[in-house]
Amino acid sequence: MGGKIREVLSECSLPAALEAMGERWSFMILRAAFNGLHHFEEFQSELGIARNILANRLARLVEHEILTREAMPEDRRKIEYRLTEKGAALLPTMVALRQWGERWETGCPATPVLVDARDMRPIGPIEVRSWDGRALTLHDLHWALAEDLAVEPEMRAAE
Amino acid sequence: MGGKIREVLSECSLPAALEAMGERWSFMILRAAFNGLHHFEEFQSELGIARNILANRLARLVEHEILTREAMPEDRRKIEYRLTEKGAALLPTMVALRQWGERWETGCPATPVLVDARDMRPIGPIEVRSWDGRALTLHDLHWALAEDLAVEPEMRAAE
DNA sequence: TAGGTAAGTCTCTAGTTGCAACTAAAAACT
DNA sequence: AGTTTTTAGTTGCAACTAGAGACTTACCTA
Repeated sequence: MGGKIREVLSECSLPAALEAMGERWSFMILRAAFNGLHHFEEFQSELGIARNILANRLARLVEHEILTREAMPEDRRKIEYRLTEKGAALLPTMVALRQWGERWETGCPATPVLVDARDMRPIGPIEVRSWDGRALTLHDLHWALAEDLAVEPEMRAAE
Repeated sequence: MGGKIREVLSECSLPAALEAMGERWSFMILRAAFNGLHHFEEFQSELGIARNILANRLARLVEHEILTREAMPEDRRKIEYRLTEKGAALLPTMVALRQWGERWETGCPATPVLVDARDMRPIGPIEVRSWDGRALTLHDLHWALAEDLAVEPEMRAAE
């Protein structure tokens, strides 16, 4: 069984995700975008990244449809970079990585804090959960081949 | 306010997390470790990574206490790499990234599938949630400075 | 039209990646 | 005991990538 698992490891979607987001500055640029930065010079002065690398990474993120690139109508020198739906979908990943850094590297809550706008209270920890919302640890989990699944997930979800 | 946010962006723990996990192969090695690989040659043949890079990355992960490195007692050539608690804590991040890749890059569920061992059903999507478990989207969120928080979170949590 | 600004591009240096061949040490065979 | 195999690396070298900073191009403002 362990052998079978090993044979199919390379079919995982992780390499595909890393193709888009695996470069050194990609997550930092993405976080800046989440924080409301939209222009080249903003990213550059905020992150302190070399201009050529920034240009290259922005182009790459646009190519992967994580950001859109659009010239502003009132000043056509200005290019606005905006998160797409696909880019916004990286929020849980980014928050998970940030929370891990807080807990295990810096040891203290990062600024700015991400809060629920409704009550201005900090969000909870990102966790792996079962289909019905129970939090799961590594010990509760199994790596299964498609043919070993208990049921078709969509059928049960519709119950 | 947006200006103030910008000034403190660099204090985020994301750079610290990326220091440990930002290298090209780090997540792939980590995923292999989550899948039960423990030895140099296993990582090498599974991932197809160059030997010098693998040696360097493993050393780096050990240095950051994400993996432990220990010679096996019955065959002291064999070095066993194992996830630490800190390493295991990267599971939500890795799963989030993988799920994103499934949804937005490959378009199909990856093999092997991560399931709840209790019922062998696939885990749910990784989401950002409020302190009391409501799922939040980007529109429900705010980036707040520490001084803008509604209450001390521990005090409310104890209610 | 002069001057400034936004978003790059170019150049050159320094560091990183990857392949292949080599080494070191422990175990296994003969 | 000596040779071979296995495991986990290291070394040397070519190709690629990152980084600092000057330069360019298009556009806006006075």
